Amino acid sequence: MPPGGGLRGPAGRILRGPGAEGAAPEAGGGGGQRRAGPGQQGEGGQVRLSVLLGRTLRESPVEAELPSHRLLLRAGMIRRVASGVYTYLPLGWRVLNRIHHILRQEMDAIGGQEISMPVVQPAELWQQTGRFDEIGPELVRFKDRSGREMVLGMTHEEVVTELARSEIESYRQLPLMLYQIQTKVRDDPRPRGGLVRVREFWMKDAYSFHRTAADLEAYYPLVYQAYLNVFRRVGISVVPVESDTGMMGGKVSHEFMMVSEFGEDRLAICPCCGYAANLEVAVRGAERPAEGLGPAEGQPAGAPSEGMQPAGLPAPPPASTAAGPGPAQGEVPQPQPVHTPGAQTIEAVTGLLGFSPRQALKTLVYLADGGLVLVGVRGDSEANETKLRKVLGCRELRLATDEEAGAAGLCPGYVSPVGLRGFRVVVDRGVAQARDLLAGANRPDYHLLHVQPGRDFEGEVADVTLVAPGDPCPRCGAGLELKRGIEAGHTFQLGTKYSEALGARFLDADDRSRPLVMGCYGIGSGRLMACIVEQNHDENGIVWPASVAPYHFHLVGLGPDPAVMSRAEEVYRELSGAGLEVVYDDRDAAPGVKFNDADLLGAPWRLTLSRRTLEAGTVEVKERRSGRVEDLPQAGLAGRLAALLEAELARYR
RNA sequence: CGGGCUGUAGCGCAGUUUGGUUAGCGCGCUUGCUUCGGGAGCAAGAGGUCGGCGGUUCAAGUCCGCCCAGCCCGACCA
Repeated sequence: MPPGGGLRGPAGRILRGPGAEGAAPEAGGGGGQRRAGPGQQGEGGQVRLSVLLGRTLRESPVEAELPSHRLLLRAGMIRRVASGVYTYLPLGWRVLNRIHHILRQEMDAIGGQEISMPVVQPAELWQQTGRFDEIGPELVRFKDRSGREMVLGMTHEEVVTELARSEIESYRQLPLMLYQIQTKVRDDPRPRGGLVRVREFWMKDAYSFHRTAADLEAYYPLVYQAYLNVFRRVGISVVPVESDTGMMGGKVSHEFMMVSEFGEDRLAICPCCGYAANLEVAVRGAERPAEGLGPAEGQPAGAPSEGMQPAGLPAPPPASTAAGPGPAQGEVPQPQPVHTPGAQTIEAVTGLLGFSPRQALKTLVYLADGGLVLVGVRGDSEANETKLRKVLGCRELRLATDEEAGAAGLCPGYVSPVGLRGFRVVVDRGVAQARDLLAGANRPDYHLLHVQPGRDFEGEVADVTLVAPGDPCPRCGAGLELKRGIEAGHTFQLGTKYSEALGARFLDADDRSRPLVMGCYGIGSGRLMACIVEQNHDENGIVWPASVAPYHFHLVGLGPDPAVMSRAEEVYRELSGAGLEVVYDDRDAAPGVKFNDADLLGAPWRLTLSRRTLEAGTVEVKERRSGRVEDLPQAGLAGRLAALLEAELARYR
């Protein structure tokens, strides 16, 4: 833009350059370059709604289901470009930058140094760590013009470790914390939920390097706390949970989950002691001995109801079983076949015989990397495939079809490990500890009574059960609750997986070369923006926490009265000149339209100028979150608002 | 990748079952006038390869085939 010149706006309006109004140019807030806003929170700046790109929508597009998705679209903060690919419009981009600003502050506070690594990376690095082959089509691969294999970074362990390999030589350089904020690409099979799950996304990722595992463990809580700080400062509450390490590898890992009915992850949470874990890794506490697999309460196994007992059924379990199991209860009788025609499910067979599902052995037939595996869990439980995958050490895992099981000589619906040879068998801990079970007989229409794990079959014992609501907490024994959550952040103690694979070693004080011990830590900032909206909205729109609001004040001039509008104009310049961030609705629109848009856009305060306030020499100030309204004198307004803002921002520091 | 659903104007939808003039409605958009404290009124307008390709037919938004895209559930996945 030529100095002092003008740029013709969309409505034929002349957009004046810097200096014409306040310190920053219009409509851009300084292009995101200014860092000296109030409270050092962002870029400062101001904008007229009449020129702002990003029309508000009265109706939301059908594809939007989540409140955050709907509101971000309706407010003109984001627009979809392709499935799981979004453009951030000016308001959304400002919010994202606010989030990034907070992330930078918190990362800097724990010694982080910001860098920027490329999205385009040589496949060679990924081949060296093995992830090029391990990871499926989610990793975008392509060849450059000379035929060299490349990938698009879905995360940056390889690149950062390569950097560490070349830059870190001595233990004197440790510990080191590096972080970056940029986009990642994952060709997700199923993007959804607007910004919650996308294929190209903004992320703050950080990597720490240490001399020893103990050093990493000592540093880890700092990051953990920094993460809690971030979530508090952007205005959402999260629960840290123990989690699976997935494709990252490593040992210790925590996810920071925002509880939400729209969450994709399931969590086990103890309401008493605070135990919280992703269902993928959640464990249930030990059963009290009295809770062995005895008869169901109020339904003695020895006395199935008359109507349910098929003709010709062998004698029901003897009284010794019904009396209640336990080590001191004597011998479990030898297995005894029982005719159970058509009863191919736990529900059917236990119903038929009058047992509780808890008394049955559920044997699942899995296909693990092509080989059949029998997995025994309690009849009232589900298998946890994440745990199972780990126990088996396999990559691909799925239930075998009836055809596949049948082809291997198994009898679908009546399978159990009893009397079978040549199959790998995994038995859940809960089953191994049980006694006197009902199990499949491995022939059609028959089950076995009095099956005793350890005596009648054997297998690798491991925890492979999916925790269910009400299961005992592993720490305190109280009943666990199940909730859904959106993963807002994830921290890992990686160890030496990447440094060893890439030869990132340092010379220790004892003159020996050792691999760097690493941690990695991510927060999806775009997803975080969605999370903030999920937890901060009402039926009228977004309610931005002041710490991340695109603008702090939403000024409405109720036209068309020229006196009111020129007063509004005056206030706009005054506040802008004072360095306050204000979006000014200068459009020629009905009051209802302006108010509704103000609610939708979600600035913490709405300022209204009208005939009434004109006569009184005041400005109406409405707090978005509470709806509280107050008239402030126009004289000294900027100072009062600055104080209001400062007090509010203090809550997020 | 499996199951279900949907593609008609920027957004939300009707029309497709039973083929038949020039494809409609609401919101939004443009122009003018009026209105002005919670999504205003009147008038005049602009805007469409009916997702794409092929087929059937005198005639296809409508029937048939193939393909593409999007959403939901599952699988997978930070």
